[in-house]
Amino acid sequence: MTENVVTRFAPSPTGFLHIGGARTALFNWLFAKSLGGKMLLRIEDTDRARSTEEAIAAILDGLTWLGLDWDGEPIFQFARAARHREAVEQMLAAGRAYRCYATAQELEEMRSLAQAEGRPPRYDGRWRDRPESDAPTGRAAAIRLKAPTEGETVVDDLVQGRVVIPNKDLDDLVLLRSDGTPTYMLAVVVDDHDMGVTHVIRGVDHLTNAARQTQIYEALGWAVPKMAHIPLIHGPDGAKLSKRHGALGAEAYREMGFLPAALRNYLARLGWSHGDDEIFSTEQAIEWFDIRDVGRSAARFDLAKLSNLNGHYMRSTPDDELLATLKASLPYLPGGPEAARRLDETGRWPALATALPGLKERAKTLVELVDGARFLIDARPLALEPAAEALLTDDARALLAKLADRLEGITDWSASAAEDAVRALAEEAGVKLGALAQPLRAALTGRKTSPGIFDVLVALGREESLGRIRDQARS
RNA sequence: GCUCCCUUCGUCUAGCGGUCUAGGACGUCGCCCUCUCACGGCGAAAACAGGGGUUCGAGUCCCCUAGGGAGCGCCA
Repeated sequence: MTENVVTRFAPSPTGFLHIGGARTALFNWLFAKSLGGKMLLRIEDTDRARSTEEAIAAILDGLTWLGLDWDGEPIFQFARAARHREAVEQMLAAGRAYRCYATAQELEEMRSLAQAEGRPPRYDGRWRDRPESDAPTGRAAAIRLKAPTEGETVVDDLVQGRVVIPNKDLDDLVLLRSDGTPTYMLAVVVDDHDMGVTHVIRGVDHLTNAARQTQIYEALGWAVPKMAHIPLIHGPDGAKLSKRHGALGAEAYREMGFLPAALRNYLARLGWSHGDDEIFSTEQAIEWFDIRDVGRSAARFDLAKLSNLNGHYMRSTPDDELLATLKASLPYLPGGPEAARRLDETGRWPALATALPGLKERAKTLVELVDGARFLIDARPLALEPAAEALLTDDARALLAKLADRLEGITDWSASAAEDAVRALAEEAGVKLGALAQPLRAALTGRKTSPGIFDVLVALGREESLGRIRDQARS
């Protein structure tokens, strides 16, 4: 296709893989796949205080669950500190960086002064041209980039277009802290370069960083990779996504019973489009994906649409496959482990398989699927929901008694045989089918709603069905 | 405050100067199907932020205003 495309997803392991990060990863992944390239993974763990092993595990787990794989082993940024320092030496030698001895207090004063004068807070370059002989003894220096003070820095962005930032608004950023550790800004540039990254795809919150990093690339004499800054995801209220909305980790979506394929589809469609196509496979997304079709405005996260999409994916998943997915997901779903245990005990897994077609049509998530299967999981005597209780009037219970007798006589326990029996009884009793079907549903499932009642009869089986009906019948 | 970005139905979006009396999807409402709930089918309400230009012609190009967002650390 083109040259060897290399993208990277570079999360900092200070928390879970949130939904915005997941989408960034997805776009990097789709972009790389669509061009036959690679997506690398880099863990930006230079913030030693906030980086944790758990976060690293959560991110890898989240990506894996979402079905987003990366090429090669993850690269840990902190481990490359020596190489980062090496790059700084190069800039120092070339006169593109300098030692700065300003204290934290001085910096603070600079900021407040700038603020008071209505200027953007930034470093004033006081050590930029001072001779090394002025260096105070016994104080370690930070190394700053000698950034251009005039002109402008241009970021030719694949999504944002040509973004021009006046250099006077960009100050001499710190490359190496006074304790000798590299800053994020430096590390990103060196790592992307060394990793052979050709396309940097990340959130727009990094747009200004792109300009700063461009200056570092130039100071190092390296080619700047192509950039694509994608818009952020907002909450339903248009504000920054918070935990209240959906800024949750990928694992939270797993716990809510969403399918990875559905989430991928939803996330891809958020900010990117291929005409009017709404539902498409990952293969299609790879085929269609073009970074130029990514919009520039932030999109709001809509759980209702995700749910709808997930429902679609559940319905179109073959039963055996969905059952396997459900089984594998049960440990993560609320009440899932308990449900699995009960199904094991009662041996009703086959019953669940039988009921699945009717169940999946009524569920938007795996959680709802489990809830719908409640009647298969619960044991006799069934607890009745109030609405179900209300359906079981004296007349209804009397009818159920007769029905039990009729059903007893059925030799081949099938949906059609059961339907014949129920319809015949309703007709003889002079009531509408619903007048009999609804009490039957209440007796069989303890609820007012369920899959088709004849299917329920079949899933439950003859013995259990008759037992449940007799439990509620009265003559 | 300064810099940059954004603005089509409630939401995600199509639209790349005329084919737009603005299309699709989710959501909402109604009808049909029907043993319930769903699914499915049919239908309805619903948007070019405002104002100036450019042009024979603007949702599409330019400017201004308003609103929203992001960034301005020896955090990442």
